[in-house]
Amino acid sequence: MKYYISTAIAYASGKPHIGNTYEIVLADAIARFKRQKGFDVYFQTGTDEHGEKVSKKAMEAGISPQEYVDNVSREIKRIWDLMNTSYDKFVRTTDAHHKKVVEHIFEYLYNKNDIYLGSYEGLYCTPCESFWTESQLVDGKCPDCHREVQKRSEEAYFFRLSKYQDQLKKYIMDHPHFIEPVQRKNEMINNFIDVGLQDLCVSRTSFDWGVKVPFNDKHVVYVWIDALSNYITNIGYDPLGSSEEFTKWWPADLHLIGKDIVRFHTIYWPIILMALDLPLPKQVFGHPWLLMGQDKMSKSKGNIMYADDLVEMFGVDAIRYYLLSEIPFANDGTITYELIMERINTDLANILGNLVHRTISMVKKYFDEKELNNKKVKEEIDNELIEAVNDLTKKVDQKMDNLEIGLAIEEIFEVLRKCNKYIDDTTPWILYKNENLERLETVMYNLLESIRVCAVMLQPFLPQTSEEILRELNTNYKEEQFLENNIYKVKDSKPIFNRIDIPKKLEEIQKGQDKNVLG
RNA sequence: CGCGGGAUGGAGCAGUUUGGUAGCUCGUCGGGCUCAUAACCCGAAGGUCGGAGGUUCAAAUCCUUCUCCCGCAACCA
Repeated sequence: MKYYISTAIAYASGKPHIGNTYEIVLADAIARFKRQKGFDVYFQTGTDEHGEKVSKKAMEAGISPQEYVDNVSREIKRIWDLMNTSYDKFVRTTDAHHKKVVEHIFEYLYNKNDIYLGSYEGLYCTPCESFWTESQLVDGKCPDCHREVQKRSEEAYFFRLSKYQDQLKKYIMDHPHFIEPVQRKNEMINNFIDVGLQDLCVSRTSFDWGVKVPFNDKHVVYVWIDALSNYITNIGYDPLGSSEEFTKWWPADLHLIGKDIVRFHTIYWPIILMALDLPLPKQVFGHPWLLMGQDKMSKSKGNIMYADDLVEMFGVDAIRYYLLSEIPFANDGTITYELIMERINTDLANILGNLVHRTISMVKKYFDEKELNNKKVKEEIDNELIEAVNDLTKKVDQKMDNLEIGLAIEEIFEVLRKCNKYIDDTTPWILYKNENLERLETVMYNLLESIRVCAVMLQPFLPQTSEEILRELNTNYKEEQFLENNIYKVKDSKPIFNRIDIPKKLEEIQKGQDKNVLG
């Protein structure tokens, strides 16, 4: 079974903040999970590098657009790698092959008469060199410089969205899970499809950083066809003849995107695919946003967090954990330094890290280097733990099927909590004092084996931590069930996550930020 | 009346579809334990579920209305 998952390609106009980075981590967790389940996974991400904003930024920086996007793309890739994400391919819209296929697609749609030459009419602000829509105006004036705008028209190519409108609506209605979460679907149908789609402007003459329209080099292909088609150009699609690879992977199983670009992925993109006679992706999930306290992160508000800073402060898996576990499925989530540290302390240091450490320490202390077997001196209380461990796969699978990653992780931590309770209930130190060694060995075995299963289950979410725990347990078994006949010979244990002194750390962060502002 | 989502103990959230003693995690307070990272386990306090009105034997949950917050409102990636 194949599984094709993609993130949106990140716009290469600047460094992505933690909110942008959230998406690649989500996708990575899903991709790793699917691989663990035995799927043949293809996970694609990358950068969208054309457009006016990029060429302006490059000009400001005094370098060529290509140089500019090379730098930004490298930086984005560095951050994706820092987050330990397991993408199979990092694509760029400036790749020669991508550009060539975009030309083919544009020409194919033009020859099919789905694209035609018309004129774009809009409200233009001459000093700002930009078009605005009626609704973007502030008091009828340019929202940037507050000057008068003029009606102006510009030659442009248009794509006949309206032609496919009914076909698209039918598809969306017939496939209830095509657009998730469901609120997003309602927005699209009520706001766009039912009011009637306008034809889409798919070329520009006002800038030239992009793919040239092959039969009219006054025009560059505008973002829609250029960026969205990355999902097929990079797996071997070509209207003039696709590769075998393409038929293997397409249609995508999941496009994971931000909720702000749902429209592009559930209206424009499906219609482009219909025009190309290609099947539609199975699902488009518009994930929520991370809010910094109550506010949207933005440069102008100065409330941006960057993934690389956070990883340096807290470690990759701590940040992955926060993003994956704490952000709700459908609604926007909150991120603050305090909340991150609270999660690290209570979940990672106390419940997980301390459990592993106290368990292994006891084994070392009570049995030293001896090989540990399951003596099977069972008591009623053991069954509860073992059942919880054995039910875990099923529960996690259920949550993951709905992409409820946070709830899946919660299930694992529920079992880790049970392990902590099991220690209190069985009081190994008393068994040791009473020289009840057979029972003690059984208890310790149950704990080690339960921790092993949890560590295996954590792999998609906290890959590094998972590996570290398995190394401490000194085991290679990857079964997701409680094994009765495993053997343990544990190594030394070091705490995996250290508790953070929150007030102290907050002060440090504050100092660092002040320094940055001054510097 | 543009469309949609949200408002639940100090914080972050679940519960609303299929009305019936308000739940989870954190924090706070008290107790227990000592293997462990002031950790782990148990218990308690704390909410008239944004406001008002209605339906009902019974509403966080259904209806009406109001207030506040957020996303979208089409070419901005």
